[in-house]
Amino acid sequence: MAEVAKKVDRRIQRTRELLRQALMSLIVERGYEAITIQDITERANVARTTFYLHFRDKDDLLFQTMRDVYEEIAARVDEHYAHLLQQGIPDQADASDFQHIADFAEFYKIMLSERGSAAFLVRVRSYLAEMIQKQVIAPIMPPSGTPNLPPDLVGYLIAGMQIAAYYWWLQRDMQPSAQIMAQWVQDYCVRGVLWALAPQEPPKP
Amino acid sequence: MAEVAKKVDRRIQRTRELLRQALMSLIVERGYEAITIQDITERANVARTTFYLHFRDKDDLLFQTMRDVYEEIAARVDEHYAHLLQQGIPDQADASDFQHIADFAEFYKIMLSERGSAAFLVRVRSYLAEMIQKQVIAPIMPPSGTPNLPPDLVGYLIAGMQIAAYYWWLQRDMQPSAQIMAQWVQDYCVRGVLWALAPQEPPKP
DNA sequence: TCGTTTTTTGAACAGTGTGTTGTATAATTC
DNA sequence: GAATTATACAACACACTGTTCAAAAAACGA
Repeated sequence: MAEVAKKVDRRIQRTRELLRQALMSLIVERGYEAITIQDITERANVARTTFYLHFRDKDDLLFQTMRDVYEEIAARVDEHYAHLLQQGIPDQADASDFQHIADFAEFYKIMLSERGSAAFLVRVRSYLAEMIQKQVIAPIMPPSGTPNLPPDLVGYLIAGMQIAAYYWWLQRDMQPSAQIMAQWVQDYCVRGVLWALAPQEPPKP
Repeated sequence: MAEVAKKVDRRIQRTRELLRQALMSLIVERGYEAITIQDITERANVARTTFYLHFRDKDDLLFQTMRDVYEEIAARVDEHYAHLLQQGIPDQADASDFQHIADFAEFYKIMLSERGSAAFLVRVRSYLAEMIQKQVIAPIMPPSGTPNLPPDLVGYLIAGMQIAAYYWWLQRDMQPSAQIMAQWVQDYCVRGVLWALAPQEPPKP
């Protein structure tokens, strides 16, 4: 698998990387919607025609970049959760998501704000919802009985909550620490999610 | 108050209303970002120059329109909550927000999706968070002691959850009913929010 | 290293939307 | 009905898009 992917032309790698970096830096400076393809190619020192040889439009560049980033994150998270599943709900909350937000704080501060992109916001939330459902909800689902709420709805509720928390945190210049934020949000979530996934009580006679 | 506002030229009212309606119908058809000012003025049968006499840009038109809508909603909600505060948390959840979403389902189905507007999403969430904090959280705050979580963070968490719920609901063509959705979300919320707002336990000796 | 393949460049193009300027026309108000 | 005010229409310079093409440059593989 890793051997087949060796055949990417250096120029292609270089061009795409330059465009990615240009996009990132411009997002921080001007906000996503305000950026033009001209801006990006100028900043990257690449002919505008070249852009269209690699990406369909601005969104395409953004989403291809994000896909790479999130594939790497997903791998890490998978591994992280692998040895957490045995102990049920850990007492120490997993702060790797808040840590990731902190690592790209300038980027997310824009992209999760009014100056970001609706498509980005909605996609990240859907992605998060799916991850949460697979890695958090599914493992703690009771083996039988109908839950009070549809599990995929719960995934969306938590994802919406998470993203709101990221926004709130970034607006306050990341106070308090990622660890505390993660603990706060998890504590709040768990007290809802356990009930939500518990089997329905039979109707009163 | 209501008498002073009587002096608005009919032509102005008519033009603005036409532009508002044009925007709304075009959002449903093409998504927000895809719309141009030309599109709007064409649909409204108004000269393009006239648009700039009333609004700065597309966002300005959207937000002025939304402001009017939400002012009306806020008035209704204020009144609704006025006679709910005595009984603490009602056993019947307030579904007026889901009902409002249903009334403008076509509009929100676009505007809360990838084809909507980031500024709209973030503003609506902030607006919701503020409303929730004032009308839901503040009344049930214990009179003394520090809560486990900052109340404004809790407002954002719930607002993010609400909007995620609207999105989930609209994607599923509003199944189940608004009443059930409201009950689900409230039940999920309350089991977190009560803990979040309870006074902190003193540290272990 | 050399010849081949592939990518990048730069110029040019038509097309579309923007935001602003005038002046003329139409509607509304008092 | 006269004065005021909003709208219409045409025109403008400007910016960005998405595409084509031939020439130049870079990377590849043997």
